[in-house]
Amino acid sequence: MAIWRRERVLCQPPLSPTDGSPAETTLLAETILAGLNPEQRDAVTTTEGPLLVLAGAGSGKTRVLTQRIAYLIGVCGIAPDGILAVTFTNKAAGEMRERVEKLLGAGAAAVWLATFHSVCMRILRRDIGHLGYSRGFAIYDEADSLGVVRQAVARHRLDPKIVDARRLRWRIDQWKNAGDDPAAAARSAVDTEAQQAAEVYATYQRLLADASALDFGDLLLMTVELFDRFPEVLAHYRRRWQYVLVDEYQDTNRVQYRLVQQLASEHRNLCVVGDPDQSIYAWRGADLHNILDFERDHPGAVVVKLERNYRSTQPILAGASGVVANNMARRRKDLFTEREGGEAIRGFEAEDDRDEAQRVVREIQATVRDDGRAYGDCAIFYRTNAQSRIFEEELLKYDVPYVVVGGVRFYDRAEVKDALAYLRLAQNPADGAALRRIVNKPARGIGKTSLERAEALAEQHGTSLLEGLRRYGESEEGARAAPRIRAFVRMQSELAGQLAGTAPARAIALVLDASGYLAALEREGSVEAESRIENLRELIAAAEDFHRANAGFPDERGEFELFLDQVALVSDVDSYDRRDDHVSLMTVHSAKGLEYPIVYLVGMEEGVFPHSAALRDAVGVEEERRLCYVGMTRAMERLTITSAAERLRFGSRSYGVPSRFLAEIPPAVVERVEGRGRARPVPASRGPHYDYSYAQAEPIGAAAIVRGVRVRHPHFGAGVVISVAGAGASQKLKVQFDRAGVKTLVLKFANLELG
DNA sequence: TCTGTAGGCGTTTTT
DNA sequence: CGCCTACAGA
Repeated sequence: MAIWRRERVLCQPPLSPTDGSPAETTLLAETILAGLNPEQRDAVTTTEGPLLVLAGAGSGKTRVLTQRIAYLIGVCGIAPDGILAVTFTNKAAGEMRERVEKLLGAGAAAVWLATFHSVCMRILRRDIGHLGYSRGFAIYDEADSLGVVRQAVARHRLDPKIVDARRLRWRIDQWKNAGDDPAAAARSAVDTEAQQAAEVYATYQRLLADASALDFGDLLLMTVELFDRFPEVLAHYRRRWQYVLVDEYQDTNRVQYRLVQQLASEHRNLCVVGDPDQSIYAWRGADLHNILDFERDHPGAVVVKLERNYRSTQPILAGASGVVANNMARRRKDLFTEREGGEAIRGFEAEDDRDEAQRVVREIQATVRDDGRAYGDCAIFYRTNAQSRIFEEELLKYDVPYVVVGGVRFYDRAEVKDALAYLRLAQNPADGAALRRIVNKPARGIGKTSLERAEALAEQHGTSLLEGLRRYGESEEGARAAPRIRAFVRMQSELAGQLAGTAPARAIALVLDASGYLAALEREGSVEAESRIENLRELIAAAEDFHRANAGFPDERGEFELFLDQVALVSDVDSYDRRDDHVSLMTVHSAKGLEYPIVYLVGMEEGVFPHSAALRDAVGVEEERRLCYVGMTRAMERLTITSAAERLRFGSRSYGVPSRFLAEIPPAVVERVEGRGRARPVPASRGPHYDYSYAQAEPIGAAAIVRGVRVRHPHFGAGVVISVAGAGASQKLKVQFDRAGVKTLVLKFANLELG
């Protein structure tokens, strides 16, 4: 929650941390650059023009970004509000802000340091009027958005049993990530199904507009559109942000790329930091080309490589590098560490998932007891959220403190969403998703039929759902439910009046009381209802926290509107607090950017990790491999990798084969352990620079592929190359497969082996 | 309109 | 296995 505090952009006079005298500036420069290696210094001091920082895992990336911001302000004298730094998570933004403030004091608060989504939201809150939208727009989360897709499907009279709304939503999301509006989607449609999807997309957008709502993708897309269509608006932001920094650039999608281009193409002071090997969000539309083609897109770009790893011991880094070296679509990188020696990576195969969890938990206990480690030093990473349960059970059984990071967000709990929906509806009466959510919570006799009629009326008159409901309540046919509907509508408008200008905590309390929501829960009296009430108390506490953080910073927008904005864009990982002593459980995706002395990477079986859904093509497998790399490189001192011979999936037993990634770890740095025991140390006597590529089949280079060569494809099997076109990794080949026939493949993605 | 239950379905990863 | 949805009965 502390995040909110930092999220505020304060209007303050530009900070001047020095008196401007050369001596003092030099002193400050020295402080900022102290302890940086030469490459890191380059990355910090190359302030003008495009700069690509290729930062390997654990190479001090965050440090470079923060020192760079400090350098721009403290040494170059740039006003803090002239700097825009974009990250992917609020957590990363918060961490960075903390560190900049440590260097420069509170004045650094004026730096725009936020996530893409939050930056866009603020821009749109100010300027979306140009696009004909209300500035009071609602932000729809995934569940709200899914509801709208279902509505759109219904409008097209499509059979919901045949058309999968979830898949459609995903598809629309992909379009948005690629920057395609419904018209573009329709143009690109190759079959009737795609055509139909594009039509639903169009309806979906119309319904969103009717509800005056934006989904996550819209936040980005509409900002880009705004800048495209209104150059004078863009000019304002360009003038404002003379320096643009982007973190985790390898995870940007096409729309984010365009946004960055728009903001930076004039002054060209663009610094992007990333690591292609840690790109793990292609499924969400991230486009590796953004980082791979940076030099081509930005002529004269300076490239700095950070290859010294400060985090992990040599065996861990060697193991992780060995795995990722198997990817073909990859820029070569030679990470090295000075933490020579250290324990070998340990691996064991458990009998089943229960045994796996038990052994991990017992080991953690033993480590804490015998080695003087803290629970907080230990983390368990898994591929899918569903895997957390069995570990939780075992941790509970042995009384080990733990925290699950991610999973169900606090703000995704039903009761919390209900309470917030009342606020949303008060703020934006057009918000149909919010209305649907609470119209009959607590039960007040306004059911499905009433809502259907209301929707029909709304459509017919071109009004909001709430207005449709009001009409229905006053019409004659609504006789049965009419009094109840009228009471609801009256309550809603009274609430809207009362809530304007009210502090969020009070607003929530008011709503819970006036709606009878709290009373209904209290009446229920079950343990579950108790815990719901407890969560609502926590929500009010969070709102109070927000109020305190914002005290003294008046904004033209109501405070609870700002509160809703924050809530819409925080994830669970953001509020995750590491201070308490507990074992951390999370997906490998959530683990990105974190580090732990002791890491357990569990469930390393084919179909689990790599996940079966990713096995369709080589591109999917490569992303899984990068994910594995991310997981392994989180470990500082001890890494244990486990698999289970059989596990319960979907309630039935399935048998697992150890993950292919295990075989890709150089054997010299792994040790299989049976039972508990310390891993043998790996001697540090391998020379100053360990050769991470040894024991590693080099990926097939373009040179190896000529006509007539026999190759093996992971999916199509063995075959022979019959023609080669183009050059480099992007060259295309025709391969005659022994069984699958002739296929045209792109070398870099085809994952071919010789032979 | 509400409540209970049976059946179907699904799990990748998330701002 | 557990969640969510659809449907039947009151």
